[in-house]
Amino acid sequence: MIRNVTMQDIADRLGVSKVTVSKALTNKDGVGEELREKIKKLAMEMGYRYNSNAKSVKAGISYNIGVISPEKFSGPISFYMSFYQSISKVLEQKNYSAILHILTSKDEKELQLPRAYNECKVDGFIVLGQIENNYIEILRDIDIPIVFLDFYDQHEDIDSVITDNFYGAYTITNYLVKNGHRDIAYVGNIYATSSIQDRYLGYIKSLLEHRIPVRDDYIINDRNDSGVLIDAVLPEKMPTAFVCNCDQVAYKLIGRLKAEGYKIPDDCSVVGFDNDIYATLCEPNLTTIQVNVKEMTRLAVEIIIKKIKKNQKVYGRVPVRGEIIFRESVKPL
Amino acid sequence: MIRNVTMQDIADRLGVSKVTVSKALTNKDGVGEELREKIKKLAMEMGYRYNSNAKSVKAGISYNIGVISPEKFSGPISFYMSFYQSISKVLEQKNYSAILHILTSKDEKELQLPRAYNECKVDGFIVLGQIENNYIEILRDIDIPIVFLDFYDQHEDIDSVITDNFYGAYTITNYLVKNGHRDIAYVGNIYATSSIQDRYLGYIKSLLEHRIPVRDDYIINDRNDSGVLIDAVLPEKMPTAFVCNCDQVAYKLIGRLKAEGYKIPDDCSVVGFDNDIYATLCEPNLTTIQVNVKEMTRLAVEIIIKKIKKNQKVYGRVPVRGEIIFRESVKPL
DNA sequence: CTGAAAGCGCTTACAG
DNA sequence: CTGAAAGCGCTTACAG
Repeated sequence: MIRNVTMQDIADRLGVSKVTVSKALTNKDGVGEELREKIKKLAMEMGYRYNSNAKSVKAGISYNIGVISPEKFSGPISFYMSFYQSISKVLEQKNYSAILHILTSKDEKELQLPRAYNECKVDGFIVLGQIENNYIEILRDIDIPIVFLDFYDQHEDIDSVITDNFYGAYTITNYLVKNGHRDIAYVGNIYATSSIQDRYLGYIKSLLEHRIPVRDDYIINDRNDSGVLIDAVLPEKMPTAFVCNCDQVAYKLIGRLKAEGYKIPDDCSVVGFDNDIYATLCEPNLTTIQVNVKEMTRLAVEIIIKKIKKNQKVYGRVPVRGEIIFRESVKPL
Repeated sequence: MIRNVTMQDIADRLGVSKVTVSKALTNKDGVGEELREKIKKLAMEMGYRYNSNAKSVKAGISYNIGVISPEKFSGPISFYMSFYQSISKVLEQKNYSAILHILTSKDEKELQLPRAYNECKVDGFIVLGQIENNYIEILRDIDIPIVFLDFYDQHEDIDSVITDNFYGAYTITNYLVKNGHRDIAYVGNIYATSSIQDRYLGYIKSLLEHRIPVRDDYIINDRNDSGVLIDAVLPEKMPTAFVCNCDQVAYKLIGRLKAEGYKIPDDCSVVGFDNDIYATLCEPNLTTIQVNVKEMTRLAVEIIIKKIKKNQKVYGRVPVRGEIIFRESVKPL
């Protein structure tokens, strides 16, 4: 491979200094317009490529952001990959690049920091998906900016961008009430994750606001404590609507209800959360809450870049509201 | 943020030169064992992080690989994201990092090269998913190594790692024949993509080998030329088995067959390809071909790194065989 | 085994 | 508007 052309090469050909070339190519003051154009034109012709590594050495900034995502959330249908893609696009617009670091369970246990950190390859980290507490601790001790995406933890000083689970479940339950439902069950293990818990609380708030009594037998478990989905135990007195903590569980529930002879939504309405592939695989298609991936990543990127630029403000937990996607799984009573 | 500690800082504290520190930390010859250990220990204590940017400037190597994936293949359930994750993991082991570049349709049309290239941020590109011919042309003209992953094109001089579609369809059709099937249809628009076409040819080879006549009405179209799935036209005389070009189409077909009163696999056997989410969403679960993502990415990475190290050999098309995943959608006759 | 010198490609003051 | 000098943090010869 031939040596790349450098600013010096351009300078030599034009009989000017590399300082002038640098100014011209990076659009800084201190070059005549005419000369600038001449330099840019020649750079093109010579196939010049800017060496961002050289800049990084001087500036101490790599213009890369690391995205740490725990291995356990990876896989071909990983919800988080759409986040990552979105991050990559948004960073691109800001002239940053995204380096994905899949955190293996081993490294997570052994508190091994990403190589990208040890080699100064990134200026900050976006952590995509819940990681273990000990790992959070070592990330906090590190001297580069961090933002959590789609989860948070009790430390007030760590910034995070999250889905407004509470509000989402609240609005979709309100929607059911508005459609005449009063016997509404919630499907989800309310101790399993903070998402499920927060969604549950949004559901409860809606019931409270509408003076609908909360029934214990309407809180239906969907998974064991290891997160493995289990068959739901349906209540004796069937509700007219189910608020499921996610689309996959709604999908599963509908299969079950159909098998028992219920027509959806004629006999029971069902709503989900996430608007993922299960929402449209379902027959009927699910009314659900769409997580606003675009807005969430936009915010996460904005925050991390501000922090890199030494804006040491604490943003805390930033909730992003999703929106209801109306489909065919709800029947007005 | 405080200035990072450098090799010079360590050298000063120990009263040695930074050259010695460099040798010690990068495990090169030319330092006494004792001194080396002392240096390493102090580096740890001082929280030293190696600055790979500085090395990159000297070496002219970034230790980053760009992964170009066309926007049209992105999305939350993108098959390609599992490839990307795997690439990221494999590169990690080789001390490289992966930078994802989602190629927008606009940039693809306008032949805009990735910024990572223009800024010397990557040493090579893995192209993940079919891109337009004109774009292939400009990538060829570039002076950095390129490998195509999961597709190929007519240029013999471009290396690519692909699924052995032909062989996969051949083996799964053989499996049907071995189970007593002779009336076997193929479902797929054989002009739509080279994958569908190659899988079709594997199916044909199996029929030929077993002296089973090829029937025109057993080639069933599944999509229009824009790739939008359409309802299949079932042949007058129903086959006993269907080889579908992908799991999604198998999933769709099974829904259709069930709706018409057929029992699967009792009345008809159905097989798919890909082993993606549709394979297990299906009732019954699909017998299908699993693409060997791990092996494919391992090879792609191996090839690109060899090429970066100036090993200018041409590898050409490297096919990787998948394996049959046996499930419940096939009945022996 | 150890290190002074020069260099990678760029940028940042500063002087003219 | 233009550029000589010094520097970013490392490595590569080479000399001792």
